[in-house]
Amino acid sequence: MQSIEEMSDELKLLSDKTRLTIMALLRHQEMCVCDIVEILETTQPNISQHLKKLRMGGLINEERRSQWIYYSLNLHDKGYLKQLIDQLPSMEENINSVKGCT
Amino acid sequence: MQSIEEMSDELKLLSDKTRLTIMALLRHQEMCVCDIVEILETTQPNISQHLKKLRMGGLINEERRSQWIYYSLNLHDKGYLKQLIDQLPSMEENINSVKGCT
DNA sequence: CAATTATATAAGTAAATGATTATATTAGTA
DNA sequence: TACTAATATAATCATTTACTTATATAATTG
Repeated sequence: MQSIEEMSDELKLLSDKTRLTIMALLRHQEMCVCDIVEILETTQPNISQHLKKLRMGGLINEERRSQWIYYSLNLHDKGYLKQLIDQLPSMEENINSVKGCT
Repeated sequence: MQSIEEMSDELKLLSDKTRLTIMALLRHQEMCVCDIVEILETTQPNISQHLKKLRMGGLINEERRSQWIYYSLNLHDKGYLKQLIDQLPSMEENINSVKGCT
């Protein structure tokens, strides 16, 4: 059982629209930074900083593959967060309307 | 299905430790402002303002009974939020260690 | 090795947020 | 009607937050 403080810290990570959208995107597939930047139509440093927070909070994993860094969800052992993320709306349309960054 | 923006707004309400604790308290029973003030050991205006946000966000109900105003959870038709609140730690000990405000 | 691409980090700024203190409102009571 | 108790609202302040612009790092390619 987690403490209220731990839970509110995790919820704070999800309470930002950009970060919550990133989580919704990663629900479909892993993505590199430039993918997310393109889909969310914002700047690269903005996304990088949000990804850092999500990673520090243990909500996502990062994995470098040559010049790209791929991010993916990390919600094992996170019961209530997984339930929550599972109920985010589909981002399929947003993902498909974009060509990919390379 | 709710939009990501609606969901992040609701999560923002829960991402503050004080407000999340209030929700955890109300999970056990309805309470008036002075109860919550006493349990959380903070000031009355602080709690009043947090309660206002939760009420504006539709997460709690208020009901006046003579000079007291009682607050209670309002999570019907809020699937994922209900699941979340249900998993908050018990506040029984905190509630019992306090005498009541009148 | 120079140029390019992908990403991270740092610094600055404006806006949002939570808490406090002071004051107003509302209901009960002497 | 005056006084008190419960609550709300307003004003202020310090902190945090998200975003931007500029710069640094790392890998790839010519």
